[in-house]
Amino acid sequence: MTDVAQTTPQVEGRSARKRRAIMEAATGLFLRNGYQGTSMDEVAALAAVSKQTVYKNFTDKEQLFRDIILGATDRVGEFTEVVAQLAGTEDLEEDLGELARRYITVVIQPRTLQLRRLLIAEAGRFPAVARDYYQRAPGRTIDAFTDCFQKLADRGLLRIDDPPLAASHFAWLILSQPMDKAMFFGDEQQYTPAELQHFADEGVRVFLAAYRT
Amino acid sequence: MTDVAQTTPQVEGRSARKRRAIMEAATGLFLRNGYQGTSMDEVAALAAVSKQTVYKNFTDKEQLFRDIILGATDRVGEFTEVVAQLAGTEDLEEDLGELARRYITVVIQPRTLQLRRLLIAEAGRFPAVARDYYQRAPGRTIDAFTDCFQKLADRGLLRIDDPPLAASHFAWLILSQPMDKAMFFGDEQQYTPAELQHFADEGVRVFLAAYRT
DNA sequence: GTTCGGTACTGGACCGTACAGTACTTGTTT
DNA sequence: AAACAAGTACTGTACGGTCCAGTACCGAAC
Repeated sequence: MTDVAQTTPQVEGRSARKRRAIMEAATGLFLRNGYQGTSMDEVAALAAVSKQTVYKNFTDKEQLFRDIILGATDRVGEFTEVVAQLAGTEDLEEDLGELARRYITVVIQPRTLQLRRLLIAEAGRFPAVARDYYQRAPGRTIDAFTDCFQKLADRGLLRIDDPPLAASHFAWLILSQPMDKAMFFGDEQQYTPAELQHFADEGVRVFLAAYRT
Repeated sequence: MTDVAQTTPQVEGRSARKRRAIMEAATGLFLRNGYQGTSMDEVAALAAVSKQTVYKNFTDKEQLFRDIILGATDRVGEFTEVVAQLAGTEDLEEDLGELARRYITVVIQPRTLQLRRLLIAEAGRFPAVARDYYQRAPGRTIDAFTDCFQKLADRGLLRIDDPPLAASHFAWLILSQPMDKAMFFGDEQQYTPAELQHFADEGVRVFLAAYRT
């Protein structure tokens, strides 16, 4: 139990522990209540920390917000790696379907949806943060699709004139209905896995009908 | 000039005039700065009206917000009528393309985008308003597509298993990239008419590749 | 067309509350 | 001992909503 190299070090100094508690508390509050709807007193209370400690770690509310948002895009890379692997597929239809199912599963998670709503809501107040978030999360995913489809086109498996647009088409063929609704309705999980799979499958079907050679 | 029946009566009482000024001012402010970002003092000032007058016309800030949002979906019917007409088309590809170009033109307008962002932002605070808005605007449009495609399928021009999903596919094939970006970036009009047409045309191409008989 | 009364509107003071951020004093950890 | 954190009181400000004293508007009566 005295390992040194841990991804999440258990030997975490008091300060670091407090800092993490603050970030976790603030993340939850921001996601649920938005920027203006979250007070620093709430953050301190939920983190079980004094307000001073909050301000010792983060100069002000804006910086806390920025740090949290840009820290919330960590796991995007996991998905884009999976996308990249698709370029070498031996069974396009099958693997594209598998990818689509993964995609919608990730994107439809309450966390992801809340983040998206939060950024859209605050795009006016924090244009730079919204832009950065877009580039790191949805944008990066679209870019991964773009690269992948370009390679599949080079292999002769797809016929694509405008790769970025094809990537957007793929993404939105899958997300279309659930994402649109999720933006306006709460995050009560309103879709069963079977429904999500249906969205994924139909999206892939349409995509291949238009883009397969 | 003494006509009685006018759609917009030029003889508009003082009260009605003030009320309209308040709604216009508040609309602009809410769209630009959001609900929390707009103060009643600002509304009164921009409307060139006293705060009392605001509160005489609207019981409180929430009701003002609700009235504005639900009043902003007036012109949706104009578009859905156009959609309905498509059901009797003699040249599907041409008319669908025309419809798609109209669709993206309307949806990409700054007003529409701001409204969408505002509702998404406030979905947590005003779930009922967000739901109503969705049903009146994007939802109603999708429904119009659904009905139309169903009829086209009955005529043997399309092959559709899941009409509502096909409607979502159509909508998002067209909007995909510009809408996604518009949600996160400001409303600096970032697309030329030519680009919008490209989105419309490509969306229609993909749609027909997958759904035409 | 002048007078009159009711209603709407103005302008600004005002109340209570909430919140970002600071100051300071008293523990607590290492 | 020295840095860190708790707790809490405090400052300044912004905002929603109300109140009130006075003014402009408008339609009816004369």
